[in-house]
Amino acid sequence: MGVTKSDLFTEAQNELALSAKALAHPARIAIIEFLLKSDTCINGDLVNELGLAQATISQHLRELKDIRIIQGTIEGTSVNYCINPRRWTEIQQKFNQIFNQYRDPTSKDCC
Amino acid sequence: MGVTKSDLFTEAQNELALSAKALAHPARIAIIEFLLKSDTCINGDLVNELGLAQATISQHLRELKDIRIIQGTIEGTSVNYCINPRRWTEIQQKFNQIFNQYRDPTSKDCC
DNA sequence: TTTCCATATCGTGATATTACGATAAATAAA
DNA sequence: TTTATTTATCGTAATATCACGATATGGAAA
Repeated sequence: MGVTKSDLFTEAQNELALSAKALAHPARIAIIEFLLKSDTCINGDLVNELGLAQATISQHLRELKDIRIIQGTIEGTSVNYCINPRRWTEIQQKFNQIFNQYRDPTSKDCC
Repeated sequence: MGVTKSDLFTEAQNELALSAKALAHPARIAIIEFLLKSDTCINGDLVNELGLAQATISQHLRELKDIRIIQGTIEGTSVNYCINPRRWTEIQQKFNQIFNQYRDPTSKDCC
């Protein structure tokens, strides 16, 4: 075992879980935040900004790229990464869907 | 290695990553959604609803309990679980903070 | 061409996660 | 007391994640 039983769950549940997994590491949060305020960046920028090895940053970038949160274009010898705006909005909406099912901020603890 | 270097990141980044990690499994998404529509439930309800073993459900419940998304009260021989409303709102706000840094829905791909 | 530079990928070790059977603990019912 | 019922925890196997050094790739500069 040790493998998630995706077939037991809905498409929406699996997709939200995968989106959450992409955000489930502080380095990837930091990369996204860096991109949100800088528009673009390259691997080397992130190696300086965060204290992780180049190979590790590259691995995190690939995870974000795999789920299409970021995209990159080759610029000479380096790669320019940026947020994929549509995908970012799409993922935000997935999260909002579950968060907005709870709407009463004044409700007390229920159990 | 194999352990996240939390000391490289801000408190907010680490907390958001931990919140995302709690949502990074479809079974836990399913449990939360079940609770959002039913208010409360017991482990046994979830064993019927999802197709996972009782021990597995219990393990997922504990992860959600550890991060305080849910709370439980003993009710005779069973345990009543429910969403922790304040914590749920708090986590929603953590996600909104990063999502709301990107506001232009009409912007085109940047790279 | 040769030498840099930036990035991706490979290989690997350490650790974490997922899943479940078996068992323990604690209350309810017979 | 004995027997169910319900949940938590333990132990464990399979797999995934995290981090990094080493290496490969591909373009730029000398």
